[in-house]
Amino acid sequence: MGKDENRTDENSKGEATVPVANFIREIIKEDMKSGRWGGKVVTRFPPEPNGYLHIGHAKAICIDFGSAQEFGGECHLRYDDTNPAKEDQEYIDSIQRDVRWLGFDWGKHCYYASDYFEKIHMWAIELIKQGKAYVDDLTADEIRKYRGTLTEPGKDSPCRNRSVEENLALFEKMANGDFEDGSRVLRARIDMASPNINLRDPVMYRILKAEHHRQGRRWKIYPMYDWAHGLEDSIEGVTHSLCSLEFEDHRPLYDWFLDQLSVHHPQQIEFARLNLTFTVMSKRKLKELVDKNYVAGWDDPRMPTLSGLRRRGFTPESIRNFCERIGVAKRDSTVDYALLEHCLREDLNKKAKRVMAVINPLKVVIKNYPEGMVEMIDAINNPEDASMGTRQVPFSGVLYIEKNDFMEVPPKKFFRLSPGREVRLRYGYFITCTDVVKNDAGEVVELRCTYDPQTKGGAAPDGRSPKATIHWVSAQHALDLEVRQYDKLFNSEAPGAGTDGDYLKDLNTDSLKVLLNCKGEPSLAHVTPEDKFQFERIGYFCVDKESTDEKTVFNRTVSLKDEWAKIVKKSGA
RNA sequence: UGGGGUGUCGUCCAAUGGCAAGACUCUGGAUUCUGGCUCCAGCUAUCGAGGUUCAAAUCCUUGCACCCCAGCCA
Repeated sequence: MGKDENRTDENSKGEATVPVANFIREIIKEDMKSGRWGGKVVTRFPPEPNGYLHIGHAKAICIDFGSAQEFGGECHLRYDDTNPAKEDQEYIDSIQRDVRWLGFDWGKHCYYASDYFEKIHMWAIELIKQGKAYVDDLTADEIRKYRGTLTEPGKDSPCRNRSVEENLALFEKMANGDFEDGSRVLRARIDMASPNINLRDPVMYRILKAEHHRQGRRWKIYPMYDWAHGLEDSIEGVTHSLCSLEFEDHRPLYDWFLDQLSVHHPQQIEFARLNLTFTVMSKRKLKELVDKNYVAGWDDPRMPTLSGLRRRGFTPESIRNFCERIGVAKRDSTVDYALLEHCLREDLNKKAKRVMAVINPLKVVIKNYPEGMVEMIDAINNPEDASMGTRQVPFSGVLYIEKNDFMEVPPKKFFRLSPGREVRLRYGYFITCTDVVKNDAGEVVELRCTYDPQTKGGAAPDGRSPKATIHWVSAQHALDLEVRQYDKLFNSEAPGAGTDGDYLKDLNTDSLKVLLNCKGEPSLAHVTPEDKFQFERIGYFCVDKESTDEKTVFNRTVSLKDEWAKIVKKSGA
């Protein structure tokens, strides 16, 4: 497969992409060559089930699962459920659904950190016996004070030199639930003067008499991340423990615990997490958007959550391709949202069935079209993919066209319909606008046109060709649709950057426009949620789960690129 | 003023002492029954200052900027 070749780039459109070089691939490649792990690659994706996965997690998932896949290894899905206070079954389910939807398979390797609690507990006792862990009676507040600061060393706790026997006895009582929540902790005995604060006797266990979603009330103490994570990796035989940059400082601790216990010792490798323009990525902020009803839930189509993107109409392929293209490195960066949109359009262009729908209808009466006549016209389902075939669309003397495809006083470069001008109706006839009907308010409410019967199918015998082709829907056959036009959730490239951190001030109050009177061609009759279409000349749309029998609801996934909009913007503003 | 990281086009990201790639964005053009797609062309980059070398993004010295760390969160 040539996958061990050091190829750079080469992202030819559409086809499978060749991996971009990155430092993690390099490391694994080297390890494979040297036989460091016996030719095996084992990675893991270790989410804490305390929230929904978002596009940032998608990057991690692609790296974790992708690395294993690429080198013929395995990737474990492991719930890092060491804090029952925050975790919930709902999140476990959503995480599985999202990882699977993204296109990854953990096979039989779905694990829970909580399944290792027994083992981890034994190891803690071993560490105590080695004199490398102790029970501390200090309060949380005192521990903080004793820890020192970034520039000053910490102080030893008075409990630091307890005997092994006493520590063992106390720890057993902790585990038995004999002490109150928060009254004692087990700490590693490392170095209170370390310049790395993580090494100043980190807490290994805290007392927490909470109900665990899998363990019930069995445990009264729960291990901390730093203590548990390396052991979880070790138990599973992980070779490359990939995580984000903020854990770089924790690596010495990761290594220390595993070294003390002389167990299998994976290599922790850190990479930069994903930032995207025009969005926020922290769980806290996303939760706030949900809780304060700025959006309609975790799967609101404006959310960067995987469930939100799915509902918005993103394809897993487009997200995977995006994750490959952004690369993997160690520097903080913010990827242009336009790249995500590009990957989306690229994928949808290949796959989405074309269909005609009018989002802001304007009635058109074709005066010389025979009364009551209906013709069926062939239309191509996808010009990018002939195998998707054709369909028939009804044509009649009363149609809807898009309001903005007509201008009474056309500016320069406006090629669409205006009084006296001829345009082509997609797959249909050429029509010429003869009259404009207005209401009392002076608004255009109807157009009278004539058609040229010679131009059926879109070609004229005399070879003339209008500058514009517009889409349409036959009025008597039209389906009523609701269209939800979603836009960016934030106005600012970096929400909160210019508002003293108050990202809510950068919310785009126009991020959702609901259009209730849209018209669609009859082929849109039987659709199911997540079905994706291109509404010709407008954009990509997908069926929302809130569709009813009476009315199908479409979410605008992303608009088509729009040259005309650019021209307007340039001359207008 | 502790420790750990990172600085390459506007934005991502390559280069492993040997001609600074590619993608996205943007600009111009060709084509087109979608102002879509496609195609062609163009734009702009090695944080600064010294040094080593025939040759430096890469090595050395030094400075600067930015990110992370003082949870009984992960």
